[in-house]
Amino acid sequence: MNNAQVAEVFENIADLLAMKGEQAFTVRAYQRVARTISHLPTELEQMLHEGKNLQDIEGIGAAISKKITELVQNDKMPFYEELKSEFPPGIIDIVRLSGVGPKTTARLWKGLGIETLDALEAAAKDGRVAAMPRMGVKAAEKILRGIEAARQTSDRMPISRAARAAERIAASLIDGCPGLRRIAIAGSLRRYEETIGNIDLVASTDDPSQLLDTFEQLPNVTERLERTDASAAVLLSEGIRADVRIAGKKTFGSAFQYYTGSKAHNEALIVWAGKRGIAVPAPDSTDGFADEESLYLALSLQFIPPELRVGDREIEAASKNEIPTLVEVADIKGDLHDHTHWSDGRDSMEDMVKTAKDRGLQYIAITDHSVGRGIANGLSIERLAQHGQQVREVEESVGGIRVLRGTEMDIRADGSLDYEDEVLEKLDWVIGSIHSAMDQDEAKMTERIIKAIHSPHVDVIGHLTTRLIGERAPIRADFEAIFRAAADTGTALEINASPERLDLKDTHIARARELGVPLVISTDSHTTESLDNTRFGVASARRGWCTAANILNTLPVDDFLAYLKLPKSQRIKAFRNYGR
DNA sequence: GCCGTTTTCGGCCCGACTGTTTTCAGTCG
Repeated sequence: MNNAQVAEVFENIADLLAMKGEQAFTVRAYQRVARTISHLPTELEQMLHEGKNLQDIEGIGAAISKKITELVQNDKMPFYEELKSEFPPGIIDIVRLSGVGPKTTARLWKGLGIETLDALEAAAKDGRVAAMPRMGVKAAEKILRGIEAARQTSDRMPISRAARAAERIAASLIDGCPGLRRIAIAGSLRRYEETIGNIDLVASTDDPSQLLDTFEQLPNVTERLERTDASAAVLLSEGIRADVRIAGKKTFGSAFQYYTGSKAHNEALIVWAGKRGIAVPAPDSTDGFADEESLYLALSLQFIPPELRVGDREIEAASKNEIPTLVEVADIKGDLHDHTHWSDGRDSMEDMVKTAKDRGLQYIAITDHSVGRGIANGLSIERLAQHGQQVREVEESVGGIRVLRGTEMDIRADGSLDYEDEVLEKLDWVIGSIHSAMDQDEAKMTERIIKAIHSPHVDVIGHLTTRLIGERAPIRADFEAIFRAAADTGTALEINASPERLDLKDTHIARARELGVPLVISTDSHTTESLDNTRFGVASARRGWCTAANILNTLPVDDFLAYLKLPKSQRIKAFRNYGR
């Protein structure tokens, strides 16, 4: 069992214990462990294999260490099985709804006998929920919105989890198959869709049966679904299907292109070719292409990057040579949203800065939470001053990278800011973010954000919609008005690269780009490893047809610092003038 | 349940916000 799965079990335990009315501190201990595990750099299975003592990990004591060991080694934990049996199986789906916690779930269950999402939906619609004490029409509406959001992604997996699973498979196959020549992740993962229906792999090998056997025997395979001479499909313990297809060495490109999709793109490609009397070779035919570039060239098309293959306007653009040179990971010169253990990050400021430097970045902004995030150990004004002092010291001691004094500051419910102007003007980089009252109505939320945008000190709005893919619905707001306000005031908008968020999303990015809003791709890292997430944000930007010129933090350090010296009112003009 | 003792109990980041109340419970991060 892998860390993500173990973490999920501990989250479930916390929720079930809370519903039982267990002490809040006990519940919190389990929640903390779940969070710690999901951020561990090493697999627990490996740690146990190497004889590491789990109690060395903060927050894990004798009891939880034993429970983890049972779970990882036997896939079962008696305590958890026992606890689960006290509740109806569907109850976890209810407690996970946004706006519904353990107390409400327990009341719904005991008061109305509600055990499933379907039953809850019915009760919310027929007024039974609203009639309960301390509930009302708004509470019922909120529950219905939560159910809708949960259903939208139920049969697909957030890209963050699917990407981890796919990369593990590819690594295991490379390790276990000496005959393997090439393996690549295709499908919706390669196109960086935000949710993934199944994992597609394309391989070229000297020994097909060895590859397919190894694939079917991977430790996280729970079921074998299909098998032919050139393909296999399995169900993974992560709850997602994985397909591997073997391509001919000389026709790898055709197979890679075909299995990358999207379906709509491939269909449009066939239509386009058909009109010109050309045929697109089938993925397994002997007249296929060795690489994708040749395939598109043969159709008189510019190469179409996978992120653009949605079956919309990309083929026509490629035929006119109008596919721009999209932004790449290597274009990103700085990360502008990073947490350290000063607030809720896991790692020290020094480790974060060193890692950023190792990744080749020229600058990084340390943006710990503001005072309003009490639970995230947000910085008081006094601590913020010390924080700024340490930024200077770390910049000096690490050397070779500029470190900006920053904050991720709460935009309060009324649009006011968590720090006063006198505090903000001393900082190099100010992110304004929504972390509370995410359920406001559209007008109120729009006004709130635009108010923050008009602050002379807010450089960028972080993760604008606050969504968590498959978990939390986005805020309701007039995004067109927000984008226009951002462009008018010279406020940047963040493309949060955390794969749980991808916020802004592709369509928002495209519209903000059209309006000339400066965009920033940042990882929102809470650990050193997540500094590698830049690629997810870059992919979102590519899906929004962005070039490096559309992204502010592609600026080299000197240009970027000069840009920050400008008052916000002059920034849009400067941004356009870079015209790279 | 964890942790750190001034070791075997007592403390453990908590404040904003909403919808429901008419003083606060529940949720969120």
